[in-house]
Amino acid sequence: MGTRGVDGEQSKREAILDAALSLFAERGFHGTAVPLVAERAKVGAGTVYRYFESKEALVNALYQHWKGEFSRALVGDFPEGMTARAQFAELWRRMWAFAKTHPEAAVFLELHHHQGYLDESSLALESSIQDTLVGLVEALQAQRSLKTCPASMLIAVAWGAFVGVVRSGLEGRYPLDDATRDQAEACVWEAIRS
Amino acid sequence: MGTRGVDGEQSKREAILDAALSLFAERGFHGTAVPLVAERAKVGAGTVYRYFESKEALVNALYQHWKGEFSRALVGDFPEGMTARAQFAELWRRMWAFAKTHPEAAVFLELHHHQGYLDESSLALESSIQDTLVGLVEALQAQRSLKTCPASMLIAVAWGAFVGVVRSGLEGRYPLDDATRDQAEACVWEAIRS
DNA sequence: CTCCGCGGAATGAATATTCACTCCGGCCAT
DNA sequence: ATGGCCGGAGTGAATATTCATTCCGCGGAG
Repeated sequence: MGTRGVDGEQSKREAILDAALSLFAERGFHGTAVPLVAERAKVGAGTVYRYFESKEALVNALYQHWKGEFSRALVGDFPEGMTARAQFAELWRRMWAFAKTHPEAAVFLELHHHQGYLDESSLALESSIQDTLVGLVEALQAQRSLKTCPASMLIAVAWGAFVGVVRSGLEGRYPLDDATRDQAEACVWEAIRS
Repeated sequence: MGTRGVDGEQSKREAILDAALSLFAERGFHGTAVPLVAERAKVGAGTVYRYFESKEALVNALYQHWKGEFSRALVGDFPEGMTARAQFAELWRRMWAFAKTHPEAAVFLELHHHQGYLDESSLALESSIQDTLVGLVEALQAQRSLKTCPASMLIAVAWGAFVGVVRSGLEGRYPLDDATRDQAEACVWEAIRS
């Protein structure tokens, strides 16, 4: 198995994933033709099928890759012994940093309805992230730092607000800078604090 | 020009819009074949094109219809002289009622990325609703009832949280009942109040 | 009152296009 | 040389759109 050109071994697979990310983010799964993905990735249409069994397998690989990245960026190596306030600030900063660094991934993951083509293991990944967050929130509720609503409702409020703020920013209504980030964070903390 | 059968004059047009709403909500625009819309509407495939120039014209008519309905439900005939707190409560109740009454419309309007096929007048409608809300928010900010963030950011926070709460509810994490509605409303008010 | 034939809405099979996916000849690293 | 990765034209299915035909209610002639 030779490495062709200057690229690393898996460069085509990654080129395909990159191309698919930007096209799926922009036009959605059904709105994107496989040959277009191949063209943007600068590979032949057939090559896509060397790396992915089908278009559906491709979108699931993409989804799992970026959900995993996001999950790691969010809760990986999370510092211990902080106040609830500081924990939320840290989570918010991480979410924001992820959206700034990977805006296409953020759009792909959060601004599209994936129901209908996600497979079991994509859904399981989604669930496991949700469970992690519920655990985090319930711990903070136990110490009376957060409102005593259902944990998944607090998550929905905070996460929904985050997505809303980022979406409006991407639509150009305000800059997605640190000032906006901190203002929004302050608002959302008020929403969930006890 | 006779009315055929028991239906009113525009019943086919409405049947097509209804069918398209439920299919687009469920599967998205690109994921829905026109003949499927026709089948669900119980009309011939060609009939769709008697009422709409193209699939794109259909989705724009649908979008404008329901954005208009939503806008009217939200700010139409809005009572005057209420406190900021009461105004927000009223808006929230109206949003909630709309989502409960027309869940498919809510999913279609808010849970799908429409960029790419919306025409100028759909986008203009969207803008005008945003402007109305900005006016409302700025009035409340002028009386120091809301935080002094950019109005569009407060809207994004509240609206995003609303969408998040409804989405999680539709996914079955909690019931979309009045208790949930009021808990979420209380959270989001804290996010935006001064 | 009855019946015929007209107008146009409705139809759905046909068409032209697009798409997901396949396959085989060539080409590069070895 | 040569063996396996690639490319991209090819393939059959699906999709948006069209159009020749059907169908129906009405209005006028008898």
